[in-house]
Amino acid sequence: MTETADGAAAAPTLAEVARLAKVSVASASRALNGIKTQPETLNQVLEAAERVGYVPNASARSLRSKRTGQIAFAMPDIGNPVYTSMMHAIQELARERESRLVLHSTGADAAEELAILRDLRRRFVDGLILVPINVTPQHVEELARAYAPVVVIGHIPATAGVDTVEADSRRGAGLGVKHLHAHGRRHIGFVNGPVKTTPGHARRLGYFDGLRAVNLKRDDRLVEAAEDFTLEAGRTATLRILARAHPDALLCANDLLAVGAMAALRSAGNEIPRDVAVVGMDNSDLTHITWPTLTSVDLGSAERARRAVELLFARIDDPERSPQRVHVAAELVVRASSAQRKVMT
Amino acid sequence: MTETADGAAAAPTLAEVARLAKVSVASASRALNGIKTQPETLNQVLEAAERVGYVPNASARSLRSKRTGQIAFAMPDIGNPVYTSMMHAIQELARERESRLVLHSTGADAAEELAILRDLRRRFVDGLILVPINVTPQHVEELARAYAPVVVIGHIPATAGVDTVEADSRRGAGLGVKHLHAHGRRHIGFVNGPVKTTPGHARRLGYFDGLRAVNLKRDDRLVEAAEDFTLEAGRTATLRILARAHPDALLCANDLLAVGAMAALRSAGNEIPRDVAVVGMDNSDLTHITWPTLTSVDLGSAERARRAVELLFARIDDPERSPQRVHVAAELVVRASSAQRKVMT
DNA sequence: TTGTAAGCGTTATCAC
DNA sequence: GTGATAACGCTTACAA
Repeated sequence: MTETADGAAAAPTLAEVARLAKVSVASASRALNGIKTQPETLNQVLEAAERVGYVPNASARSLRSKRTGQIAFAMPDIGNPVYTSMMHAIQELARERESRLVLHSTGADAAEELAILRDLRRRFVDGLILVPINVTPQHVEELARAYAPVVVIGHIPATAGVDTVEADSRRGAGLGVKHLHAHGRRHIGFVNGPVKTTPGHARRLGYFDGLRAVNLKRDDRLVEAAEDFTLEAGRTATLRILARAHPDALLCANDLLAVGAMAALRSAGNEIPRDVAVVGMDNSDLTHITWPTLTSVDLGSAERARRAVELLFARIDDPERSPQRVHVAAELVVRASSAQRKVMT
Repeated sequence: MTETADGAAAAPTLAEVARLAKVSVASASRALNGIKTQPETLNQVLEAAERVGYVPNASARSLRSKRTGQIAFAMPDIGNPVYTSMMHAIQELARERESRLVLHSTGADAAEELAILRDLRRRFVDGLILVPINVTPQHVEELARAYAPVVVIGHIPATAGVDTVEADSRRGAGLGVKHLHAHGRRHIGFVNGPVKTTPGHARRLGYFDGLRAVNLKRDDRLVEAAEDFTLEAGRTATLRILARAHPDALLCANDLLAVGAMAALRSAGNEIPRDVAVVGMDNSDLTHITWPTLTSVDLGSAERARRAVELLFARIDDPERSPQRVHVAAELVVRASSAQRKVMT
């Protein structure tokens, strides 16, 4: 093993391995890639590779094979634990497939998302998992002509022609309302995120679905849209509701909003869940961290991420397969923040 | 722009651009890379590139130029918000430098960390920022011979010969103890992480420093090491303390442990901070999410990450510079979980 | 099975 | 300044 001045080993090439094993580079390549080789030469190659500590050069390999061994994950906000859990799931499956994970945080900026789609032409990844926050016609267009396979986590028109994994967040929001009603709440408010976003839109519909299902009248004073899906936005949106109405329960469009809502409720002198029950959405790790622990609608974030990875690799392996739309069910996870108020008989 | 069957545009190469601009590939390359070119040919090239939507192939470029435009970040646990905030900071600075971020979660596994160091020989990144959880002699050895520049966030022997960014967590832990003492607490317990880890070791020393500084006697019944730096481990470790002692305050070696401690304290009937005050470390986003909000020692996680990126790029630009050791100061951020108990006069 | 050789798409080194 | 041309390190036809 040759040494450079600073003690770092110089990277041996396949040619060196071949020379040491007294075979051609082609044979060396085949041997190392598990292509049928005479046991004897196989051993020689393996041994030589071992001796010099051979490791294939990623750039050279991908230039030739047109596979980078990398996939990308682009999501709106690293600070939101939902995306962290998706990232976690993706990273694990990617590792199993010997793929590296390239991370992009888009800051919920549509232009940024489009830039990433266009950047695929650099061919630095084999595919992309994208979580768009709101979808423009341009998205659809760029997706349709995307250079590498893309899987979208979220709702997107079928004309985009890409695989998608969707949560049933509309039904999920309905579950939250029904749960609160069943536990004796009759003035159920809704702290939404921006209505223009895909999840904001769907969850709003689900909230109204839920009200209808339990025969509660819609009261717009109980509904507020936060500026984004963050804690602070949830806090101020909740304060706006409290300034004009008296909810005995709040459904929040995600867990971060719910945490903000809890802070606002308490600062207004409410005890949770005695005075106001709170239900979040996403069932993220935050649910264990709040006090009381947070009831939340599980939208299967890790599951969606896993399905997305599977779809992505399937499409990488077979670009011709027809686009799939996978749905992941929503499920309510009850914790302390929505405890029973009075017994229903 | 030629179209393939499925509507995706075929990636145009530099040769095509050159042909359209009626210049050589060499000139085209120079023009696009901002190397001195006659204005006329420059325009022709730029125009041709624009017309076909030329984008350079990342693999080809890195194979030739030996720069990948990627850096890697390897940390123990995606689930810990400290690392999320580091990731966030790194991603932003990397983007400014037009570098992509490759993510590795090591699961606090030393073997995994070593594997990543060796993997650098694949040359898929220009450098690595590593957060090791505990450092073996093998780490030092592998770091010394690492193929690409590595910056370590954490403490590591100088013989490793790499740039490091260190938090002053020993002093930070001391700050926590002094704060609690100043607010009237006299039975200050310590929920540590594993003592074998670098942070676990340093924070333990800092805790004892703090006790000495305020003339409190060391009481080992008040000290417990959790199995790892997680919420659940913090909860059970705290329960062990409560089974044998009556602390009126707990310093916790990170925020996740503190959240676990709060849960344990409450399940044992304690009110926070009235009965027991709690101080965490890291000053992560969790501090805003707990109730009451969590006093925490800020160890400058984002700042450390930024410094690490700067060091990394500086070394990539000049591999010969001598290794730097950067220190980031600790600072206490007081919130509700450690409110004044009695007035000291 | 194995070796020869042709690229993959760039950038860098030359002469001109 | 520009144009041939030689790498970069690897995979993969194609021949042998």
